[in-house]
Parts: sequence; structure tokens; C-alpha cells
Amino acid sequence: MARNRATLADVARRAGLSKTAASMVLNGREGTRLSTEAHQRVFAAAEELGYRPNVAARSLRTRKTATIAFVSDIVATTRFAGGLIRGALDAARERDHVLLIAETQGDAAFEQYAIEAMLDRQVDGVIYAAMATRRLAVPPAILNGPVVLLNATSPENLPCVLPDDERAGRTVATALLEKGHRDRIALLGRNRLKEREPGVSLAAQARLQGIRDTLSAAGTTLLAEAFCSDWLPEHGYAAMRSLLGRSGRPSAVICMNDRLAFGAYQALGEAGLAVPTDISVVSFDDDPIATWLRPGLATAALPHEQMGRRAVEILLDGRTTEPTLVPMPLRRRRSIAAPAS
Amino acid sequence: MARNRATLADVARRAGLSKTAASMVLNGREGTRLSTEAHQRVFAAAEELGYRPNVAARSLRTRKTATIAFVSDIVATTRFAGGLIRGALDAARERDHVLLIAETQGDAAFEQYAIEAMLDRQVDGVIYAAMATRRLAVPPAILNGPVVLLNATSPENLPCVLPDDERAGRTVATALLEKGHRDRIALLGRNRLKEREPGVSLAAQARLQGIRDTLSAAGTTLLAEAFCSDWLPEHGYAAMRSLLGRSGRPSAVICMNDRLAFGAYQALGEAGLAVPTDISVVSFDDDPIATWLRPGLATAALPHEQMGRRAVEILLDGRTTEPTLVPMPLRRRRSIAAPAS
DNA sequence: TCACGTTGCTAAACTGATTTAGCAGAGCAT
DNA sequence: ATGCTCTGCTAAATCAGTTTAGCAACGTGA
Repeated sequence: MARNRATLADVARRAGLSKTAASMVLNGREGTRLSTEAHQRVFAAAEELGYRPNVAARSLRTRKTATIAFVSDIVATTRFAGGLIRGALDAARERDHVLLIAETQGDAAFEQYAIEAMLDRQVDGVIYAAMATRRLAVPPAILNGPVVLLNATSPENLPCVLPDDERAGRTVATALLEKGHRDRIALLGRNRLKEREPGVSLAAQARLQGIRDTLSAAGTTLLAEAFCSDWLPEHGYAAMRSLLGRSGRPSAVICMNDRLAFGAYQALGEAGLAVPTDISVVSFDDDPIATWLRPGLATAALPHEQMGRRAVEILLDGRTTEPTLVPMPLRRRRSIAAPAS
Repeated sequence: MARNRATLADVARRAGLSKTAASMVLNGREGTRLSTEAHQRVFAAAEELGYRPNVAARSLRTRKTATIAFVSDIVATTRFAGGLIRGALDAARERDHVLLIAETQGDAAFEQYAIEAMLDRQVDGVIYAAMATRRLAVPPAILNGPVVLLNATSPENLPCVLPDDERAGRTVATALLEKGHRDRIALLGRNRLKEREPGVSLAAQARLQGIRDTLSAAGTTLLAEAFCSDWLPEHGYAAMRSLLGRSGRPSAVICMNDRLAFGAYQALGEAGLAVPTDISVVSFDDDPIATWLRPGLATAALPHEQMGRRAVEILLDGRTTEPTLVPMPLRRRRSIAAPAS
């Protein structure tokens, strides 16, 4: 790969100047007293030779590689991850950086290996990302340099980027209140483990909090709360069936994520109930299926691209110790309407 | 990042030997006549200092970085992409390599930039991936070194890795024939553009071919073929409705991908038809929704991880010019059954 | 006229590894 | 004693850049 590349020495020779001069000109150094003519000759030579600096050689001296490590637990390969990487990639490109990616697969040995592999390559910083928003333990090896946690927090109080789940809870509840729902709002997807263990999830607790605060500020409470052992469609399906089995059918259901909502749609369809005329549904995440469902599912979007972008910005531009909360905008789709009765 | 790292010189000093000796021992060079004792001293020193070689320095000399560029059009951020990256990452790790990733976003300027950024970092090879299986033009800059196309072919006959869509077509059709379907099999998702333009898709043509060959070998043909302007759920929904509107309802439908199948499920649900008792459905891709649908959707899986893995293997281990076709295994789920009548 | 500052540039050191060429000493045969 | 090979090791070059230190020529004021 990359044979026959012109070197700085080639450029200097062609320009009839020293390597020093060529280096300074090409790096746009201020305060060198090189003549305008020297500048022109160097630029011309570089152009003619198609000169591109060798990053390895440069970084050997400068200890900067313009490379960021993006290490994730298993985020890199899930449907939710795309946006994180895309946002990070975009922001990195704007700053002339590239991304080295690695996955730990939740395995300590892999993690150790991955991090060493990145550090060996002299990355300028590390973005440590989690698939589920949660609290985690950061491997000590990366604490020597700049780190930003993405979709995670840690006991060390490192700079981190998180979705604003609590506000999303408020947004979602408010959307229902605005349509006239009040005392017949049910919640689907309570889960003790996710709510109590920050190491498992931070979203569950925050979303619940936001929802409850908003309803209680409006002088009401949840009509019913269905528990789910996980947040997959099958659990949403079962939970929705159980909600429908109780007396007092809700006018609206808040699902803790879109996959649950998908399951809920299935149960509603089987029960012959129409969304949103019989029952409104609103949710969190903005998974691609949210647009595929009929009617489209209103949902508070996880701002993955924004988050990935912010992580790079914080890493390269500015240190912030307070957590950065990225808003989760509500995607208004046809699944919410005024209650029937 | 990576301050205070011990260098080879530190190791050599501590072992009381020269850098040359230390380098040779640590690289396990054969034929050096260094004593067993020298070996032990070097290993001990390296261990004690936590020595890790500086890849930039090494690659400056050896022109190998143990780094692979993974450049995609927009594959890195889609739901389908995860597996490609995961497989590549896995295979790379097994060979002590890491992945630099970049996205061209289908933009020639971005592509140029991304490729130069990778080449500047002296990558050992490039994997050039496409989101949709298709034929594409490879940017000349990467032709100087090893390249493998992933999910794509090119006029230059470069080594490439593709899913075996034609065989998948046969697999899918055979699955229906085996259940007893024969003269009432419909196809949903014909699309002239995808079938005719290799630059748009290679899958459509290949899948169609496999299906037709199999049915014709069984002495039958497709009962009906519904065209779709794209392969999204809404198109599947509309196409399924139009199929049901015709006289002679099919006993089974083959959908060109899972998103179409999802739309088809929606239309069937609305029409009060049950899968698979009234109508069997089978499809391609094995998108996550295939498991979420009720009943689960039988589908020929795009072997993303395998493909990513193979791409790295071919890049690093062996040159093959013939396209590598990776089988698409049928995920048997409850959406296919014997026809009702 | 000469010290001094400015201008325009360069030689050489340096980064951390690999690799080539070769040296010193021991053992052995002649 | 001399020449030879073998053993065990090292000095120095090299990769492609950046950076430090400083040189030569020229103008200027005293």
C-alpha cells in the first residue's frame, strides 16, 4: 500500500530548499521568515508531486496521530449504534481526524486487548461507548489520556454524553396531556432491574421519573403499569394483552421503547382495537420500525448522531466534566390522537 | 495519550543489552545467536516495564501498520452494516489487526478525502463495502494496494465477497415446494430498476433467477408477480393488497426482502388472513424484525458477519480473484406451512 | 568601520522502532 | 603462531517527518 509516495525530502529538493523550509511552509508556520517566493515554490512542488505527509513519521515526532479510538461494548454492531458512529465520524472528519474502532463484546480480555491495540497506535483520545445507557467501570489503561464516555457514565466523573431521558419522559407525557388524555394513561415496560441498577440502564429510571413528574404536576397519575422482563416485542405483546384484560381500558399507552410498542401494536391488532382512535400509543427511541408501523409511531428519538458528534467535539475541542445531556426530540406521528370518549 | 511509555531503548538498557538484541528477541527472530540468558533478560525487562512497541515508529520502518481501512458508502451506519463490521473486526482481531473506518456518504469528495486519510495512515489494505449488493466503480487511489470489495463487484475484477442470492432464491422456493405449495406461489417485490441495473442492485436479479429456475425445474411458474417501486414496508403493504384484490389468492408469497414482508403482514392482518394457515410468507435478509413478527418470518439470512470475516481473511491471508459467494442460510420460522386447501 | 539586528534560510538532532554490516573473543586445526 | 570458523553481541543507518540552534548576508546607526 502507498508505494512511491513523494516524501518531504522530494518536495524540498524539487523546490530547491531544505526539508526544514518545506516542512515549515506546508505546516503554515507563523514567524518563519521564508520569502513569498519560497512559499510558492514549496506549494508548487508539493502539488506537482502529489505530496501527502506520512502520518506515522509525523506522529513519531509530534505524538499526535489525528486518530480517535472508538471503543464500544457491543454498540458498533447493533441497529442503534449506527448513528453514534456516523455522528462521531462526521465530527471527526470536520476536524481532520479518523476513527479506529474496536468492540469489547463485553469481555474483559477482549477489552484489554482492544485498548492496548489502540494505545499502541498512539490514538489522541478514546471514546468509550455503551450500547445501553448505563453506568460502567472504565478500564484504567485509558485514563492516562483524554476520554469521553458515550451513552454511559462512570464513578470517575469523566466527561460523558447521555440522552436526556428524563426530559423525554416529560415530553412524551406532555404530548398525551395536550391531546386531552389524563386519567387513563397506562405505562408499559416497568422493569425493576433496569430501574434500579445503573449498571444495567439509566434510561428506565429517568424516563419513568419524567413521566411521573409531569403527570403529577397535572394532578393525575398513571392508570396502570405493566411490568416486562425485557424490552422486546414479545414482552410488549404480552404486557399489552394483560393491560387489555384488566377492567378500565386505558385511552393511551406509553411504551418504554419502540420494540415494546411494536408488540403492543400486535396485541391491539389482534384485539381489534385501532391506533389511535381506540387507544393512543407513544414511545421512546425512534427505532426504524417506528416509521414502518401503521399508523406511524410517535416516539422520543434517541439522538444518536448528535451524541456521537458531541462526544468527538468534547474530546477534541473542550473538556467538560458535567454530563452533556442531548435532547430527545419527539417525532410526532399518527399514533396519538384525542381520546375517544 | 500514552505518555511515559517505556521504549525499546529502556528495555535494552534494563536488560543490559543493545536495542538490536532487544528488538530481535522481542520479535522472536530465528537465527540470531543470542543466548538463552539474553532472551530471558529481555523478556523480563519488557515485562517489568510494561513495554509495548510504538506502532508508528515500527511502521515507519517496516511499512506495515497492522491496520485495515474499512471504507463504505453508507454501510457503517445502517442496521444491515453491523454484522459486516463485527465480522471484519473479529477476523482482524484474530490477526492482530485493527480497523480504521470511514464513510463516503455516496459523495465523491468525501470519498476522496476518506481514502487519502486512510492512505496517509499507511493502512495495509482496504475493504471497500457497499450497503446494497451492487457493482461499483472503485476510486483509483486504492488500486495501488490490496483491496477487497465487500457486498460489491467492480469492472476491474477485484477480489470480492458477495452473498449467494441466487442460491438463496432456490432455497426459498424449495422451502415452499417442500411444504406442498406449487401453482399458487406469488412473488412480491419485482422491480425493473433493481433487476436491470447492477449499479443499483445485484440481489434482485439473482434472487429472481434462483426462484424462477427452481419453480421451472418443478414444472411450474409464479402465479403472480407484484411490482414495487422500492423495498420498504409501505410498498409491501400496497403490493400485498393488490395481490389480494386479484382473483385466485396465492397459497404462499415470496417477498424480496423482510421489510416488504413486514408490509405484507400488515395487509394480511387487515384483510383478516392468518399467516401461515391462510397464506405462507417467506423472504430474504433476516432483518431483526423477522423474529419480531408474529408468527416469526422464515427468511434467507444475509450472512453479514461471515461476509465481513471473509473480506478480512481474503485481504490478509490469500488473494482470490473469483468472487467469494457466501451462503444465505434459511431461517426456518413459523410463517411457512402446508397450503390450506 | 564596526557592532548589531534583521532577513532568509539550513544542518543536525530527534522521535522509536527495524535492519544491515561487522566486531571481539573463543575454540580448533595446521 | 597463524588462520579459520563460530558464537554472541553491537554500532550505525534507516524510515519520514518536526524542531532546535544557528549561519551568512545585508542594512543600519554610532
